[in-house]
Amino acid sequence: MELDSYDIKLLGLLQKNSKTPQRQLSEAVNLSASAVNRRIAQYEASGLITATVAVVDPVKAGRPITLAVEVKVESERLDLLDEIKQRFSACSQVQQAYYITGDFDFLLIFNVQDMVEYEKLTRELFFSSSNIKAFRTIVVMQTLKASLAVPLSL
Amino acid sequence: MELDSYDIKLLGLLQKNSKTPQRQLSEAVNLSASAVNRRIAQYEASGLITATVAVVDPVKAGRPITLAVEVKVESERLDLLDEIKQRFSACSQVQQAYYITGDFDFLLIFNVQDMVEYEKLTRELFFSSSNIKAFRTIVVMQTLKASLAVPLSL
DNA sequence: CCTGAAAATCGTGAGAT
DNA sequence: ATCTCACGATTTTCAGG
Repeated sequence: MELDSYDIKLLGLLQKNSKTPQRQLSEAVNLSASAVNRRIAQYEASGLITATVAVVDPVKAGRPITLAVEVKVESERLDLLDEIKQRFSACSQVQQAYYITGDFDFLLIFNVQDMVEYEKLTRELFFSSSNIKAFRTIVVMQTLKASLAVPLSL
Repeated sequence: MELDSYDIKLLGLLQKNSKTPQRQLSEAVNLSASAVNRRIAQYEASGLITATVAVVDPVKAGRPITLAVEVKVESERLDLLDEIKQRFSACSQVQQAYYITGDFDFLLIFNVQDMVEYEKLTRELFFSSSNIKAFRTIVVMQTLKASLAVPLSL
């Protein structure tokens, strides 16, 4: 999967605004509209572009609280780890879940309406499992930047 | 900005796949295509939907390394904080930047090609500023989930 | 692989309920 | 607020280079 300079420009534009008309994209990169169309179709077919989604403002949607949570497990037995990964991934309030190195084993990013909702979640996700040794909640005071954009160049 | 059950369903669908034709959305929520069109236009005009973007697979794009970094500042003077916030936000390798409570002041999520790139970034972002007291790098071994979807219900 | 034009699909706005 | 219908724009396909 080699990316040429057209791909890099197109993916950059699509990561900013995927609603840009292909005709306009074609002007921006000096290609025909159908060439742009073919390339985009291929990004999607190959899984390079995994999805195209609307980004919703959490505050305007009435869910203003973001939390980062570090989680430490008791046992690293593979089957137990998999069960926990599954649980974290399946939780809709978990926006991001990372399996990490260091003192803790997981880093989770939550979006919730209020701390009451978070308190309920901690019970479901952490206390109901005997395999969670500890977790540390970090309150986000301000989100400076939130994107999934992969920086591409050259 | 009150969301009714149509809004919640539509936003849920759009956060999963914004390329879904409005005609198909209209069938899913039992509304006409033009009603769907009008609602979507309003989400965008009001800023509820801030953008619609293509999500790129970092691994397939040749940038497989994700890092979480906790940063502690020396001084919390407002002008110095603002300068740092600006710097973090402007960095294209920083996917997410949170100003947080706790021992550290910032939590950053990086995407890089390799550790060489990250090492360069630490110099530019952390060592070149006299106001960074410490930072701790957490290597992500596995990304279980990565989205910006805001969970909506009721 | 590209271009350019034709064909199919989609988004959009007007008018009516 | 909503729907239907018609128009214009966009996406998609296909022939030819």
